Amino acid sequence: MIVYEPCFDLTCYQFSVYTMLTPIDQLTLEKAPTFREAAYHAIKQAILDGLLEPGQPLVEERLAEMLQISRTPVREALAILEHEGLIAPVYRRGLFVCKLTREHVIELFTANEAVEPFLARRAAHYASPEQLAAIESAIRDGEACAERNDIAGFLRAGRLFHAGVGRAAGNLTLARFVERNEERVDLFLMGYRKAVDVEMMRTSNREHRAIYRAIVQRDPDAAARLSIYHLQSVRERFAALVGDDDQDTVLSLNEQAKEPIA
Amino acid sequence: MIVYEPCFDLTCYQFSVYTMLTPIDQLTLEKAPTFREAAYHAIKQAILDGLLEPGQPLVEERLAEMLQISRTPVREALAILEHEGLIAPVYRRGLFVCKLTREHVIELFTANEAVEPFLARRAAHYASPEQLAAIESAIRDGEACAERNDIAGFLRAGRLFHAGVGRAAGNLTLARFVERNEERVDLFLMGYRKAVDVEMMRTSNREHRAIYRAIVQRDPDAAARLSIYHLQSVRERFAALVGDDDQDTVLSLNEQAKEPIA
DNA sequence: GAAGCACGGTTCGTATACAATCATACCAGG
DNA sequence: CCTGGTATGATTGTATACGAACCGTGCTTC
Repeated sequence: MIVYEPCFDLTCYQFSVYTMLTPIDQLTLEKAPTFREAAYHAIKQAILDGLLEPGQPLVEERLAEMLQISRTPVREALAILEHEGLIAPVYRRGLFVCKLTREHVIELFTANEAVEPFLARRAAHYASPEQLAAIESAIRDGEACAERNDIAGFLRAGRLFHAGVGRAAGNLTLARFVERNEERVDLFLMGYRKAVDVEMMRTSNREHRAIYRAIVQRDPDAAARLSIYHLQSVRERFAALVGDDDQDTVLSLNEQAKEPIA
Repeated sequence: MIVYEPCFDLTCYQFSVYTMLTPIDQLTLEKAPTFREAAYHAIKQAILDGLLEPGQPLVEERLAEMLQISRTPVREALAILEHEGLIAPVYRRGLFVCKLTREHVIELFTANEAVEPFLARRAAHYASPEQLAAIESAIRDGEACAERNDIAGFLRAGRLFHAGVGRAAGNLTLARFVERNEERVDLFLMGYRKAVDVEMMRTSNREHRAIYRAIVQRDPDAAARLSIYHLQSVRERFAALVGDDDQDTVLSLNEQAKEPIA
């Protein structure tokens, strides 16, 4: 039995959106109170929490009745999740939670390595007190989850940490890119959640905290350096988890470490 | 009670799609022949070709009757375009083509600057002959469009060029990220298409060709360097086009109300 | 003349209905 | 027992229907 509480509080939305038609990046906080949005978040969360496992089929009508809505908004939510690469369609046969391969994850790592040090550096420049608080809150959350061996919670906190750094860097385009990549990596990692031990999570949390300290101390170089270190460390843990046969690290992180132009 | 028979034996199916539910990135070539896909591409193209201008409302029923289909697949296509940041919703009032601001474009530039040199470098390493041919074809297309002053075609060729380099770099995640950013930049630039002159396009094409030459000559350093130079050059042209003064383009919805659809 | 209000038309958000297609089970034949 | 065909149920892809919200217009009222 899947728990899926259809309890969406759709009442508390205010719109101040009329004045300018900004792209979606800027509207994420005040989304429209549609069933589509609710379904999108509910299904995504179910996937990332491991309730829906890779390879599992997503039957529209089941999802609809779980969420107590009709198929129409569910389909629209699924279309977006498909576009994000969390679920994959097979024509006339349905949608399935993506089974990412090791190669996909390595590609995602590479993508993040191209971006995250840059974001960490900028976060050290620009982070506001509220953003710092959000980042630290995510770290604490991750630490708590690690201690009670809550893998899904730990991964979620990690996403929040990286999202916090990204938002603090002041480039929503890049931040959201990293967030989506993290989601897909975590989708993969959830398949290995039985093999994750507490020490792995603790190590990751320590690295997060180190990055956070550098950001708090307004030390961009240290933040970028620690971010690179963290990414290398993540790769090593990934190899230990998945097996490192033919683990070709094609890219040199050093190339990426340089600060992109502006 | 959720049934969800997850255990459909994936191994016994001969369809390659079944065996591995890869993310959408890898399936772009064999997309499902749905009306949704058709609508998605048609509407996107209409936006990027300037048929639907920024700020213009997108009435679902009009689009549906234009495409000779019902509203359902149109809505799903629009949901994706919204997620990509090309169109923006106003709750209960409809969707509008995004009016990006100068700041948005600068953010997109920054994002691309973090990624494109990396892709150019990798393309110089890994590009296959077919990929090289695709890149050169895009360049030639862009040159032809420039000479006949076809701005939309020129921008489209530019997107194809950058997409070609991205694909050749062998990281679809990053490549698609850049492609989507380019689309949004071009959406903005189409608003200034009257101010684009042939010389600007020629310059851009020359820079594209320089990057291409470096890739062909398998010179990663030169490719990355020329990519950085190109991005700086694009920024300068952008400043010349848009103006350095801070003309904030906040618009009210009333100003938005142009003629619906095209 | 300006402000407020009612009303109708338009469009969205959602639900439901229908048809095409796929999977599975069953049956017949070898 | 195995193979192949067919029927039936399930699920998708698409179309249509319907209620609710919003905008504009015209009237009323001050």
